[in-house]
Amino acid sequence: MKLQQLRYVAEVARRNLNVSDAAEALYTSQPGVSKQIKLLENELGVTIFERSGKRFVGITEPGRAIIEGAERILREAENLKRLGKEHAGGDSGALVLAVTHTQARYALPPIIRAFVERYPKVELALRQGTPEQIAEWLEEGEADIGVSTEGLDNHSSLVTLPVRQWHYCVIVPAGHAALKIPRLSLSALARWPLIVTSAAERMGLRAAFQRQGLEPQIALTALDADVIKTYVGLGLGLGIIADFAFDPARDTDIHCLDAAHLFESSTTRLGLRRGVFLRRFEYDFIQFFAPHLDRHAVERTLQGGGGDYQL
Amino acid sequence: MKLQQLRYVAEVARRNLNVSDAAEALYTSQPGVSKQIKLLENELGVTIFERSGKRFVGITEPGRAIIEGAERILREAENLKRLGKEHAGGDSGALVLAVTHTQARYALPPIIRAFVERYPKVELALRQGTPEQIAEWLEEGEADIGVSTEGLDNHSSLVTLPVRQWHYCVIVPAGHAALKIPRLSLSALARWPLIVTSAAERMGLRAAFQRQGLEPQIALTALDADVIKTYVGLGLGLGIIADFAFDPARDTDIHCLDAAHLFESSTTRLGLRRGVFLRRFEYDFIQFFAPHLDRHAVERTLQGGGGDYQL
DNA sequence: CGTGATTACGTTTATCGTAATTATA
DNA sequence: TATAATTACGATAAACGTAATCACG
Repeated sequence: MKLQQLRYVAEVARRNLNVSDAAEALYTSQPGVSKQIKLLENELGVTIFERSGKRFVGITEPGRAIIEGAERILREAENLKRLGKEHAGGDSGALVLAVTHTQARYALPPIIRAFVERYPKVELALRQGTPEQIAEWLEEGEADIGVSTEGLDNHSSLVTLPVRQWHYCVIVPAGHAALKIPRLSLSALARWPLIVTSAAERMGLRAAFQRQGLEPQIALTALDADVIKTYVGLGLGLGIIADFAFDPARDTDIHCLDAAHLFESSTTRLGLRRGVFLRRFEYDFIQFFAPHLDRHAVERTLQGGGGDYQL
Repeated sequence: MKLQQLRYVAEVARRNLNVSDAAEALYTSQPGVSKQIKLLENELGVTIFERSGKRFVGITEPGRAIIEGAERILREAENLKRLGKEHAGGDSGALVLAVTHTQARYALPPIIRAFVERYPKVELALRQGTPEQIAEWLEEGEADIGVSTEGLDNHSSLVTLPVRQWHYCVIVPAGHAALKIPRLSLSALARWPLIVTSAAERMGLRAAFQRQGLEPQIALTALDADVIKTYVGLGLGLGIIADFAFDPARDTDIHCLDAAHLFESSTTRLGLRRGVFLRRFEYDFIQFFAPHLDRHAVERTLQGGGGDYQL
């Protein structure tokens, strides 16, 4: 049994049983992959892939278990390599962050500024995507640390760590009637067209209205807070965004009203691949972002069976 | 990185940093091991072993982590091989049981009779040893399943499963005065010389006396129940053995008195290496032994983080 | 017939073992 | 000086890539 063979098997399984694709992805020849897989099957005495003639059409039941094991082994091997880099490379290396728009635009800049100052030799890459994409990138090892408010919890191969709680707030154009209301209520909000993110809808914003028998007028569903602010500025309606996405210094044409009493609070979370080895600068990045997440807290969660760390 | 290299590193670490010994154990040459380790260190960019000139004198801090990872990988690889055999070999294979004397002599015979009838092609090996040896054999992969009443719990790499509870009983030669006592007490027992196992002493037998301010007269400390029964038959004293070690059909010269009310009950436990892949016949063996331990219960414990299954 | 896996075969690379060398206790 | 790791080197074997072949849709 060779690590190479396990790599081949795992890659073929990942590429929908297409040996040619797998070979290309692994920068090697198709016959090589084919042969090594056969050798492994021979050694283990088990056919891993169901074949119809010469074509791969499925995974046998023992094959499934073998692929799982192979992936565990490969992850561990990956960890060893990282471990090497950690001790050899010192303060240089690469860090790929997978984050949502709002995090990248509002929450992360000060963190990243501090990080690049501390670790100038680390190549920092920011990958922006939906929570689903972020989870996928983490699972595939294409990103090291994910940041998102939702969508990371339903993946058993990931662990999540709470960074901080935040609330929604309502942004209002200057001179709008809503500014005269002393304490905002849902029924008042329902009177005006609203501009929200699709994420906010998923997070139960619409449900909050409906619990009081109200139906909000959603004028526009945007993907990010910047778009929302733009349209609020144009007078299309009231915006609902995360409180930390309002910048009093820059957003002078609009006002921000507290809405903590109207909607449930949300928690920004970090996502990591379970059991992964983290380099020192990764632990430090996490602690820059969430000071309560020291190395020990993160390690405990990474190793821990199921339960995620609670805020 | 090659599996072979990881094997070499792990073996050298296990053999007190002696490359020559490791090479011999791996049936290969010393220079080969030496070279592969150096290659791995080169690839990872980390020195794993501290050297004084040409001699290995210690393990570096990153080396420790690498060896740990290597061992995890090797265990997983071992699992894949077993997985292959399971599906290829069908009902044949090998099963190494590591057990204490009392288990081998009294608890296991009916189980093993049933097992060999069901799996005649499985090569069954019985290794008898102390609880400490059993734990060690399991950890090293030299035995598949361990059975013991004590000594398996303090090993983090093992999981244990409860098989059944049992009590101590007192065996008495025919015509002995103790037979006339209606209900045995510790103070009565303290009047006669006792013959016990060293295991029973560890399990708190002596402590039970001392809690009542009594000091038992230990005439003889034996290693197994057969020896105890022999000397009880010779009239050297009363014996204290596990209840299931008394065989009314065979042990006609001695009597057995219930002592469940005098000493704490004990629990026979199975020991397994954490996370190991078990073959079908191993699951079946376990269930022959402890019907409540079906495949699911065992799997849950094997994967489970820390907690052992409770009876 | 085109896509895609296997077989055949020559090249290259890496592994292994013996022997010689060097360093330590 | 004995023990133990490294270096050198030749023999062996494994992996790789190209080209040809074969099977399925």
